[in-house]
Amino acid sequence: MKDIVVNVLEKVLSGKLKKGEIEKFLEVPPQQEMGDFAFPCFALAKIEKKNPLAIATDLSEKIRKNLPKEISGVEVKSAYVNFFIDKKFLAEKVLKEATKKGYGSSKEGNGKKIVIDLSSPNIAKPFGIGHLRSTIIGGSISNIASYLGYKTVKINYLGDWGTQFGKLIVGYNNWGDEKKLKDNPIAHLLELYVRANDEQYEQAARDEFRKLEEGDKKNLALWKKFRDLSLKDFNEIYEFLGVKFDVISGESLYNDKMGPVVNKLEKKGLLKESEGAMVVDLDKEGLGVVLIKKNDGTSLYATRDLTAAIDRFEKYKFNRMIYEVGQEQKLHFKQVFRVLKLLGYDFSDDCVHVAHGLYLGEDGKKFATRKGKTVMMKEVIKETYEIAKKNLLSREAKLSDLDLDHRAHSIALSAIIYGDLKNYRENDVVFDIDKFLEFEGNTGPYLLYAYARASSILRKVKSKKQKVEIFDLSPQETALLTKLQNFPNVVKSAYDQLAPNLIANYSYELAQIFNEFYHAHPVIGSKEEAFRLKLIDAFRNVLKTGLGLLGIDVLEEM
RNA sequence: GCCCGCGUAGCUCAGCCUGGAUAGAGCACUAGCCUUCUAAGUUAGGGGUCGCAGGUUCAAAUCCUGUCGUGGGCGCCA
Repeated sequence: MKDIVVNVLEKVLSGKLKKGEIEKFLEVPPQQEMGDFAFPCFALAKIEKKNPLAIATDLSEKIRKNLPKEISGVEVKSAYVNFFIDKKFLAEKVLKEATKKGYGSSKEGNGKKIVIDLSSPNIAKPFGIGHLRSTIIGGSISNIASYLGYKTVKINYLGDWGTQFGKLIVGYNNWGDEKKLKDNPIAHLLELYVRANDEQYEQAARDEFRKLEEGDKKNLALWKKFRDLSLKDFNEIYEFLGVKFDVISGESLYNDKMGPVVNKLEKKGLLKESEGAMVVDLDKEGLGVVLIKKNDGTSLYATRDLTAAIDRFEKYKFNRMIYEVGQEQKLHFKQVFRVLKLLGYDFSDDCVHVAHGLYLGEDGKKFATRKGKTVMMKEVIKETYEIAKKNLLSREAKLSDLDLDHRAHSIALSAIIYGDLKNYRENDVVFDIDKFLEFEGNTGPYLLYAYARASSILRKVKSKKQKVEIFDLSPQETALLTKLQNFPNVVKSAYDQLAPNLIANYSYELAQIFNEFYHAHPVIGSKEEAFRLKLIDAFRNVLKTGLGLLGIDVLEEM
């Protein structure tokens, strides 16, 4: 579509601008009345030292003489040449392409592998809102990459090692309660952690962690117990979200594999002693100091991440590795990537930290688990599900329990996933539970509803085989076609920018346009029935695909 | 103190990468639309000096500099 316009312009400009430049300048006008494409003449005016309006007028006249059949007209408006694509041509093209399965997919990633580190909650702590973001965003990025042909490996890298386990063990040894642990493991573990997270237990905690790292049987058994209980709890959330991982790993995996890495750092002369600890000094590069070993010899976060990165590269030979982790860890990843590079691992150039912003409390500040201040994701999910169920029942639908559960689940899921993904991932968001419970307006359920209504029309059609005839298009029909046409570009941008919100925003706009169409035109029984049915079919296909890339399942009825 | 974000309508956010035509949504508020394909919908309306000040440009919410406000990070947490 765009190339038709570019070609005409290239011909008419006779070498004044290169093809790539023309393509770069060409834009989509803000209003439908301004056509489908617009070429601004300011840049050309500068080169030619002429009045831009005169250039636009001159250009448009030349174009009219060379008008291809796919373009129905050109107009000049304030130094822009506006192109109008022939509506019939547009309709035929879009209906043909957008109804296909796999519309917008590509082969650009064929033969390439991407490792994605996502979710990665900490054991013995509640699954927080931050991990939810990582799970949702990482999952969506993985979907998008797969759609473009990349092979993806999703790794859930659990925070299952570190000094916090020393604290937990101290807490358990002092105040552990088996009954509480059985009834509500996460809550009790959190309680123990918060209680032991006090200066007076600092040394005891570090001792217990050192024992754990040295392989103390009793501590190891406790650690395993905490890990199993937590994982069981997390799995309920993953099941609800419909997220599956290719690998469930964790920092503990590298407990006995860090030696070689530390040795290599030493051999390269990167390691130095500082205040009793071993560090890599990146201060000169403005990246501060990376702690490799504490003064008691135990490992740290960075040590384990370095080891894990090397291990993953050897195992997967990835073309790219994405860490979907909160933005507060920006410095940490910069440090890790830099140290890898210094060690001679060039794959560090293919590692990227896809940061997400923080969810802030009502006070505008970060939630801190350390102070026991957190949002329990499980509760939020549960509540959203219950509200969805209540709403369904109030609409006097006679549903079987199975159907009710299925619909409530999809609706709640869409509210939660879309509620997160509609925001640009790197910006902070104020957490408000009501946002997830809101089903009207710019929300997931709005999208599902538009889809369900479209499906409903198709379901009610009796005779389906009519020849598609295209009459004059209404503004709503044109808008829908134009929007559908743009889907492949959106998918591509979403991947290039690793920004699923582009697909979320697009889906919302698409649903809005559909709703306008729905209200403006009767479908069944109209003389345009065949065309409109096909248009609805295309809409359903695109919306379903887009939502699928976000991780949302559609409902045929709701 | 140093480093990195953010500041757009009463509230919550898009738009900024890649500068262009009257700055968009949702919520809330006001007034309409269900004897026709699902009203979780739709139509219309009020509401903005895009934090502030400079700069670059034919053109700045968008790029650059400064400044104020705010959040995050900065050696023995992850």
